Amino acid sequence: MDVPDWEPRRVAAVAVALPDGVTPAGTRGRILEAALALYAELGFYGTSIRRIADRVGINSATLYAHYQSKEQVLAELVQVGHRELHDRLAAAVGAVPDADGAAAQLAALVRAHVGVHVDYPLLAVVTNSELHALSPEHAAPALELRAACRRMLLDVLARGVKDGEFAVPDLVLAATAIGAMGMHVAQWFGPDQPYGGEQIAETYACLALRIAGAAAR
Amino acid sequence: MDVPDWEPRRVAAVAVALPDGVTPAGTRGRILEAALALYAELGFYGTSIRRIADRVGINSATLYAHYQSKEQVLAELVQVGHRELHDRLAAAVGAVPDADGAAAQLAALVRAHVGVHVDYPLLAVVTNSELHALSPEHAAPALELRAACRRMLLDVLARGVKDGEFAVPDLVLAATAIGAMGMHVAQWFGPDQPYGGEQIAETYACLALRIAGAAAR
DNA sequence: CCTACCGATCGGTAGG
DNA sequence: CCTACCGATCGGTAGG
Repeated sequence: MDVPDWEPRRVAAVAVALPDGVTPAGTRGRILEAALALYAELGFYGTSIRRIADRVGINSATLYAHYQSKEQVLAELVQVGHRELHDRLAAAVGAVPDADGAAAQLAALVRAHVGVHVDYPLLAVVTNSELHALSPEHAAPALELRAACRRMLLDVLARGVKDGEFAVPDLVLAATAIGAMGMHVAQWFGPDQPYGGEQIAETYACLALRIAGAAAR
Repeated sequence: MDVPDWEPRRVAAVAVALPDGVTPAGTRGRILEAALALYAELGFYGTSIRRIADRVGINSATLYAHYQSKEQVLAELVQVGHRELHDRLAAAVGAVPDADGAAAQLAALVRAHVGVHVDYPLLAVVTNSELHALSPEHAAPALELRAACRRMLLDVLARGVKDGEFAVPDLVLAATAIGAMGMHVAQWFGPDQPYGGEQIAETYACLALRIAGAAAR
């Protein structure tokens, strides 16, 4: 792979981080973190196993003592990313009683969605932009989690419409637009811009409520 | 480059198309279109010059009779994509007199933004997702056009706020969210889904007005 | 527009 | 965890 000598910047310069408790111990974990940084920056095809190994400080052949293939390293990252997103969305919407209304649930959902993308921007970029490099078998579990995330958002929107809290021109397009807003944050969030994660989450929750046509502002 | 035998789907199966009048004549144009399809589907690093040449029906060495490098083919696509976006946004906002108000201008801007992404989804994906593979010199002209597009949106939003037509929690975040919505359309728009381009454009214009806090719905 | 070819690098394996 | 190596493929060039 020809690696350019100028540094392409596909993501902001943020710390390499994985969610608590999911980084494997020892070298396997360090390989995963090195791959995370490189896949995010250069893409799966733009990253060689030798470059990953260099970053860890091991020989490239040693990588195969920990992972079956370059693709399996990506598969683990994509799975971790989707799992984290799913669990945090589920926890967010589950923490708001139905009695509080769809607006409160939508706000919680969007705050959590943005939260994942500002807490783990590298992971989010890899999860969203490199999933296509996985074989269908490797991609399938992540696609299921993604569908579940989508359903949570659609369900809250549909409930709000049914209850008269929301009014949207189209349910699916509104959900798609809200999802797009949040995913995009991972591409520019970083220490080189003036917004904090909380502020973005709060603002985007407000914008999502507007998209939903919620009466309250 | 190891090309997978399962077909990764990074974009919907849409026709390969470039804006009117920008496709070079003859083989040079066919190379550009072949590269467009492959860069969109597999990414710049995932695409070999041999695969581009195969699609055109020429020997890979012949590619260099028409372009200086693989990167220069990408540079031309990225430039065309940004140029088309910029010109259509400028035409859209220019066609609405100031007297009609910021809401009318914002709606026109978003309709045009979505329009480009549904008319040329492959070009939009390459333009947005592969720009990082260009050297700074090759990327610079496109980045200028991108900044100009952003300014158009920010200006319309700012004017609406000043005139009391709009009310946003944060100008930059509102513009970023509106931009993200539109860009994302290129990733799923295609013949395999039920929405037409006009319908998406109209709906997204409505959602953008809501984000802007426009009084009218 | 092609044949023939360059050195470099690719993902991955054998064997220890 | 490393040395040594595999065949394949990479972007690009020489020469016609």
